Amino acid sequence: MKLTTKGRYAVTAMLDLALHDTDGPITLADIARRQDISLYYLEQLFTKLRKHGLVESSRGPGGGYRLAILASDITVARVIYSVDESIDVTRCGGQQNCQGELRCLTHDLWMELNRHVSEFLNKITLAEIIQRHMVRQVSKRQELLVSQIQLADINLRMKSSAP
Amino acid sequence: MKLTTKGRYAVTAMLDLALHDTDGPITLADIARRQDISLYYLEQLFTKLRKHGLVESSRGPGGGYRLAILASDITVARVIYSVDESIDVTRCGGQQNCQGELRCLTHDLWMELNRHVSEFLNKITLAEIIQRHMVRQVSKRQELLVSQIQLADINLRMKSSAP
DNA sequence: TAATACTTGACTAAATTAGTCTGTTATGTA
DNA sequence: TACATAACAGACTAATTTAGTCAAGTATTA
Ligand code: FES
Ligand code: FES
Repeated sequence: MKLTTKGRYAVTAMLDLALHDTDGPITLADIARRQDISLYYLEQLFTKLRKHGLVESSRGPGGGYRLAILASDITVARVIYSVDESIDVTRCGGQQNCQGELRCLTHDLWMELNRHVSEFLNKITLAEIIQRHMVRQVSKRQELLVSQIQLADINLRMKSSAP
Repeated sequence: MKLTTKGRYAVTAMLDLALHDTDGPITLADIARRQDISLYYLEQLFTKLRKHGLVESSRGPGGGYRLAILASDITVARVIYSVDESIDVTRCGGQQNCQGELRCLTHDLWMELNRHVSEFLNKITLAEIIQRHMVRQVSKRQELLVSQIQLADINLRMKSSAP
């Protein structure tokens, strides 16, 4: 399985979006702040997520992204797949051609592992994660943190613009 | 999970060794031929496998590697771990410090996936793979192929050394 | 002694990944 | 209309990782 930062960021960002979906369109800048991901990098990811129909966008002031479908219909596997990551662990990508044109000794083993992983990632949705895990607590903390930073930021500006 | 060629080669090579273990010490050159892996690369891997007690070596002519423990005691996870690959899919490596010093939104999700993968890889042993899968057929084919190549090789030498 | 085969550790090239940057287009608000 | 906002597009770079190579050794057997 090729689970890299890209795929993990995508899932993280989608979870953030799902958590704040009721607040109207969410800007990437917000997600970047809360989840500590580069804005530029998020832009790349969301282009792909949009093209795969997971989110929809609106431009201009007040714009941002929203989920295009229900959080309960978005599986983690789908998110990862949308940003071009594969959850395949075989070397051959299912082609059975590791060795010349033939399958290697371990092909069946990795295929079986594939089944296990896929079963898990295809089943679990954003909605479930939000319910099941301690995500809410983490999210709460992030919001607090961000507003503290914003406050500190304002203080800083007031100081620097003072005398 | 960081499952790269290194880990896959290690498992492939160990399976090859397990399959031929009754034939006395097996040279890396043999494994390299059969599994189409660079000899130099195998040397790196087997140094690690030896240090982790999975294989034992004997030098000199007639030397080679043998399994140090029963094939039924060698899990795939252990092989992968021995060559420094981790089967951890979290970004933090279990440290819960993705975000500053705190856990990110997805930590629990990846931990749960870890459990699934580990459960599978810690349970399955080389002995089981050999029994369960079609490995025997593949192995048979490889032996045939190698002996054909060796025959071709001999023919070639006879021709070139002839007139 | 000569050939074999493991041992050690440094080195390199290629590929991938993560991240950055420049500029453009659309849209709401003053 | 002007302006600020925020998505959109795509090229570019730096850093890291991976895969693979190599040279020089040591131990063992025939
Ligand atoms: S993993 Fe599919 S042939 Fe090797
Ligand atoms: S994956 Fe563990 S804190 Fe992010």
